Amino acid sequence: MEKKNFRIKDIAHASGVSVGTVDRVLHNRGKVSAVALKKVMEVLSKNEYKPNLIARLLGSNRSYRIAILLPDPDQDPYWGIARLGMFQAENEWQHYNIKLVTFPFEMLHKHSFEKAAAKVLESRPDGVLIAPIFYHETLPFFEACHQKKIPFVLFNTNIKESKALCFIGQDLYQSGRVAAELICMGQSLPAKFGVLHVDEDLEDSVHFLEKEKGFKEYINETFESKADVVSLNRTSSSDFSFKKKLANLVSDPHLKGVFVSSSHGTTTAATLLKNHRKNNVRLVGYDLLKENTEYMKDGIIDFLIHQKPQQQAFLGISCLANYLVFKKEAVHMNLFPLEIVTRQNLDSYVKLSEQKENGQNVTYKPVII
Amino acid sequence: MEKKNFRIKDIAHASGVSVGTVDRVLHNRGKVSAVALKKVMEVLSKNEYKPNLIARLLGSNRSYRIAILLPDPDQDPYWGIARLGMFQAENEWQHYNIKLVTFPFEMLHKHSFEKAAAKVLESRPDGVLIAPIFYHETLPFFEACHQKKIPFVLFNTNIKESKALCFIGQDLYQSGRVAAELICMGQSLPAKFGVLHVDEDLEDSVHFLEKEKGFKEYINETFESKADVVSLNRTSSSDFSFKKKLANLVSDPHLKGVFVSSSHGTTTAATLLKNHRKNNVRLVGYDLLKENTEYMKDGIIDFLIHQKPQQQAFLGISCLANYLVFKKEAVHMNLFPLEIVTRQNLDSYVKLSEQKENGQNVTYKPVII
DNA sequence: GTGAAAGCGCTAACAA
DNA sequence: TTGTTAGCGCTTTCAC
Repeated sequence: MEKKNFRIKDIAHASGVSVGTVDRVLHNRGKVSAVALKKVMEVLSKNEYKPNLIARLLGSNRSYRIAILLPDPDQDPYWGIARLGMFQAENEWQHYNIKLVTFPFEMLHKHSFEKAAAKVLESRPDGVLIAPIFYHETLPFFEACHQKKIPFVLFNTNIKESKALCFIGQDLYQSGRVAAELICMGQSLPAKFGVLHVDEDLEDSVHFLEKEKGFKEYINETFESKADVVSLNRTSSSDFSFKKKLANLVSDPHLKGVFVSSSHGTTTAATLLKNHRKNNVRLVGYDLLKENTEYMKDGIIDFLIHQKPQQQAFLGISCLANYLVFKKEAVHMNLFPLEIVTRQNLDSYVKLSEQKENGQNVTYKPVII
Repeated sequence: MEKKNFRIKDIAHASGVSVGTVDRVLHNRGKVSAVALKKVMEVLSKNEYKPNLIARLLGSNRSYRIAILLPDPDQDPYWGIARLGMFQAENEWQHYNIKLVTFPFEMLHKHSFEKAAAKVLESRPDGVLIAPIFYHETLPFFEACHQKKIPFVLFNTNIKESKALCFIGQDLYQSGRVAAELICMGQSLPAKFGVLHVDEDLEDSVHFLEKEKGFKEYINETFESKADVVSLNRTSSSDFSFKKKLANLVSDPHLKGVFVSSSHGTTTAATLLKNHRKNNVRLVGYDLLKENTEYMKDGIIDFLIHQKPQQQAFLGISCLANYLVFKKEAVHMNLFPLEIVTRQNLDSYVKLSEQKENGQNVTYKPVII
């Protein structure tokens, strides 16, 4: 019953060649005569051979370096959380000799990105995790990676023509629709809604505009274009015209809800709106930043869409690691579900992440949920 | 820089003993003289030793059998989905020599459970995954496991005094509160709500009653006990008194929402209510069964709380496997987040699970999200 | 009690 | 182009 696994040695024996030759065939490392090849292939076609990856790993005693090309985590808590996930992944993969090297760049400066990207190439990594937030500046980097045969995983922003190993993120358009659905539920005309972008570089980032598009389209479908949707964009914390427009929006008696397009923006908006809350004005934003969960408990924020930066980053590293260590191709589009957090399920999310932070749930062999 | 890892061989060398002795110390397999012990301990305290788990695995060429003691998947789709997750886990862990042996029992028959449990013990497994839905009948089984030092993981129903390796499930009380929150959102008095239990053995299962409790308490808090909540319990598909009560409930003009406490019950309820839907009556149920997602798209079901049976089962196996293979203790309470599925985020969930089913996302080394 | 040595299955260097 | 062999780090058996 407990059929012993079919090993390389068995293949060699069955086909009358040596393990060396079998190995060469299995990995087409060349230097195999046609006749030997044929014999081995024949045996291979008759018996199912599953390589023992554990042994493979131990035998080829090599290690891998993954370069991390993401925005500086000090400039935005979102990236800080993502970084947590990466290091967690590094920890999980430590026995497989995976090492991370980080190359942070400044979120709003293309030049800083280009410098970091150049350094990444210079370091000749075995793989790259990258958030390609600057479209034009990223293309030559991808080109270089292809030439050097360095696999890379896209994070957060998808660039389809990049031919990346995979993309990890969410459907942003749909994310906006979810926000709209939550804001509209049980509401009726006349209605006005606001979309807030806080300190984003909208020029360069389709990210936030995609969300807005989904948001608006859902609202128009639901209220047959009879609801008013205004979009406000704060360019800096001293943006005076924004303040005026926001005050204007908040004072509108028909205002039913406000949607903020980023996680840190959600915190800012909640702070600004704290004193203006009216009963039926809903605030929908992103992510379980500490401040956001507190504002939710205080009743300021009604819904948070969870982007799971930590888990996304974890998966990003894992995709690369699986590819490098096990030659395992990843799913090309890895879209995370759009998880909805409310006051009543908030705890079930927060407690979970606390467990993770305590390292209690750190497995030697990580697990997909 | 690339400091080579500190190996058993190094410890042996540094402390002037053989690798055999070091191994005996590390695993206290006894038969070590005080003086040898001291020397090794000294070296160990000065250098951090991280065993190479990969090598360990290859060296000790052993395999593990995990017994699965869950309800027959043919009797309830929930358990069918759970089974999927288990086999997925088995696949992921195949290189670590983990084998699953299933012992299904009938959901409504204690005796069937007892027979299956006896068979499990007889098979002398290395670990057990169990859904202890019959409280009294399970206790002696736990006792036996302790005596035989067989670790077990609780699934779905928690029994605190069992001293299990871990419990995997959700906070049921809070689950009911989430359902109530969703049903109440934007609603106003006068209001009536229904709780439906379909074909459950309420006698034996705190499971469904916990959900109902959370549901009722939230509603009473929200409407200051001025809303009416009725609980209906169908005992069989031919339960006539249930049909009458349900017709009664549905015809009530103040009915604002109905909550169903199980996944298959949600399907049944949706079928029954299909023709009775009124605009502001919300239907909240459980899980992404095919039928449920279709009823959601059709507008019959408004919210589904995702219990993630597949992922829970996957994690259950992984907890055991990690414990057996890596001696890694699990988090004792592994409560899954209470995920809310709506029409707008449904696709982001369904697409994901399709990827998984296609096996595209099957990693050699599974990953926690 | 202890150490030496033979695996585990695969890789990779080297000699033929 | 091939076969042989010495690892990878740990476990486990078996003499001493």
